[in-house]
Amino acid sequence: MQDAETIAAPSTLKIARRSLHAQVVVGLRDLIIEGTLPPGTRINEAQLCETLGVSRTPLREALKVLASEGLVELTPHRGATVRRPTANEVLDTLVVLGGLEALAAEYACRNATPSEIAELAAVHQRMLDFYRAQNRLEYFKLNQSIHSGIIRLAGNHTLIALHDTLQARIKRVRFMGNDRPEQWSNSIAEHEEMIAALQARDAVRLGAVLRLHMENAWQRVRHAL
Amino acid sequence: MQDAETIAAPSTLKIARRSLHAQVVVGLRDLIIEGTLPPGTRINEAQLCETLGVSRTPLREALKVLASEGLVELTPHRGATVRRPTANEVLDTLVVLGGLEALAAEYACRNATPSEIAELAAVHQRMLDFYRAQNRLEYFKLNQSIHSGIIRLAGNHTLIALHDTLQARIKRVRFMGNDRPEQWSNSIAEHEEMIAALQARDAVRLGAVLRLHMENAWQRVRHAL
DNA sequence: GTCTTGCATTTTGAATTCAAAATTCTTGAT
DNA sequence: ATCAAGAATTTTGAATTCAAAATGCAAGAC
Repeated sequence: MQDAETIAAPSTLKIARRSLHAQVVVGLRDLIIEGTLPPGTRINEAQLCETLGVSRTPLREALKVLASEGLVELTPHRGATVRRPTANEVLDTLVVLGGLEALAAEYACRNATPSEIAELAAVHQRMLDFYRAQNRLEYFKLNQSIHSGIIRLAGNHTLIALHDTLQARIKRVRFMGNDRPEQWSNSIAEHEEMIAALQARDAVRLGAVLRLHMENAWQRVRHAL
Repeated sequence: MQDAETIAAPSTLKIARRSLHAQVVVGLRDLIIEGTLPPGTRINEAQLCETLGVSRTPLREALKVLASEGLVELTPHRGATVRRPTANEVLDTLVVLGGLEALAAEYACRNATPSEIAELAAVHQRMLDFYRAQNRLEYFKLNQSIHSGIIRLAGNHTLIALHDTLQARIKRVRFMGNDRPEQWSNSIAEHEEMIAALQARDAVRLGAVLRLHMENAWQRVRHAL
């Protein structure tokens, strides 16, 4: 859906085409996911309108959408706050993410082209570079993009959208929890296994690794909740 | 989330507590899912405001939310229409639903109490009654509620919410496609197997049946697209 | 008769306005 | 000095208003 818009062109023209509320959804979502607006932040409409340069109408529309995505909490007559997922929600979300990725594994192993697989392997190598360089942010980004990549290889748009939404909800928690470099090495080993399984087109093995990876992800982040 | 609100009381009082836009989301969602507003219907804001008795502001907020749920399509400067899922989207959605239910199977077999399982078996029996009575609507409702029930037994709220959203998107298509009674009998056999697997707490078997059931569901509905 | 062009009407998008609820601040009593 | 009650202010919820875009219609050209 958004591919054509986001990939193409200097974006300024494209952005002008979008409705204001859609722009606000995108912008505000980023502010939340990236942590500029950390969990628990109270959202003052007038104030945020000022900084975003829009009136309250499109902002409020955007808040409702983000609430339905689980990024914002709306309390009647009391306004919006940036949602802080409970430990249980994080666990539940990780379980579902694992399930979705295991599902994707089957289709990815069946449908992916050799070049697509090679591409993902290349991303994995770049991730290793950042790991060795102790660049936590870039390491994390590529880590996520490998998971998104496996999902994408399945070629199921519903799956892609769902995965994106869930990943967004707990992206920050995962990043914050992933603070001890010794944790990374376990994660790296699992990623090695993933790529190997994908190259062997072994869906069962890939699925198992992905589910295991999510269980371990829980162990890695739970201390931060 | 909505349990406390929807289950309790004559609702009038509770509804008054909700914000207008939330009411409209619920009401409009039902109109779409139940088919009162069939796919492709152009939504005239002023007109719908009239029938719902609200101003355009809450209605437009609701439309944005329903768009993010995939039930409504928003075209800039051209308004909203009730979304008609493409054949591919229906297939993709069924695949994901199957994956989610198979995931739920594991947890349901592990965590469900005997009485919960018995309850689901009872629903299955009631479904059979409606099958024998050729009551398509009630048969269909109980059929769906068995799937929702398995999801619920997993005790994962994220999973429940996701499943609900996806089920809502294609509920109408599935109902329309399920028009030949001879199709029902296959579906019934699969449901028998599900209940048996659940009673045996055989997660592997239950997962397999659920995935198979979704593949067959696709065969049953594809002709209607 | 059909197609095009321009105007009128309708419809959507977004800002503003108004009302109600919540919060904050002040004042006064103990 | 602390707390409670109530007024003032802020903030949210929803209707209304205004502007811009799209649609429909009519007149005229071919």
